[in-house]
Amino acid sequence: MERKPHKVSRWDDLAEDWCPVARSLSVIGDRWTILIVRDCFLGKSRFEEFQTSLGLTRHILSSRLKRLVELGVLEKNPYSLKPPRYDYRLTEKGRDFAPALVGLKDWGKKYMPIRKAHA
Amino acid sequence: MERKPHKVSRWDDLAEDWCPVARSLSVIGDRWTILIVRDCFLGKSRFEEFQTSLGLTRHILSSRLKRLVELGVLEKNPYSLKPPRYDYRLTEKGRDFAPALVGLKDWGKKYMPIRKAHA
DNA sequence: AAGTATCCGTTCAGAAATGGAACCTACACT
DNA sequence: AGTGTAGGTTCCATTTCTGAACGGATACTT
Repeated sequence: MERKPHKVSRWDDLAEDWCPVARSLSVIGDRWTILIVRDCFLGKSRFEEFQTSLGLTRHILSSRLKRLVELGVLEKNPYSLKPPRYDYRLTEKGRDFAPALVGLKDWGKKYMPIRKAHA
Repeated sequence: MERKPHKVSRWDDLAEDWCPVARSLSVIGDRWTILIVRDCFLGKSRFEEFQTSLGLTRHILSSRLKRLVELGVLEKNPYSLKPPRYDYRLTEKGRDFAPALVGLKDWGKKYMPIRKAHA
């Protein structure tokens, strides 16, 4: 009898956390997801664009996009039917993530200056 | 002579990224790190407090705290010498992370309401 | 002084997530 | 038929995380 496996993953638990920061992280708490959302803000919308921009594996990109769509941060629209092609666009929920992104941007700008990557 | 192993990890690469958001993520881009910082804002400062509050393994907590100290987000201060005890407190760099945290909080509050965790 | 508790970690094996690279589908172009 | 492009999926080795136990150092109790 497979009843719920105790703790599937601490990740999902976060979605129910009392703290709204934790709940946010249950959505965008891994390294790639925020960067995908950032790319969306920068106008990117296609699988290949994200893959090229971020250099993550297609596998992971695929699962992250799927998750973002499920959670209502992005929506997947067909922009071509003949060769089935889709793009991913921010929903309102996604666009409203802007302030958080700006917070991260400002902090990075101030405290994480670019070093000339080694000699 | 193994000079740098090609790609240690895509994580570290982020620290050199042109985008400040990515550079921020190279510091606080994993699920636990932001929560540790949040706990600091909530007044927590000791190993046990973080561990109890977050429920992450001591191993990971230990490595995250070490990393946050190295990166200058937290500082480790002895508050007792006899039994060597330390607490972790936000530096200015850490405190300045507040706006980003607020961004995440607001977003979570608005878009990730708590559901009564199933029956 | 022995026993128990507290705090702060470290070590280890198994589980889960990730990275790299190849493969597949569908269509368009030539 | 062959080549190119977009969007994924599959497979396996490597990395990271979890869970649980173990350890050192001191304090509290008896």
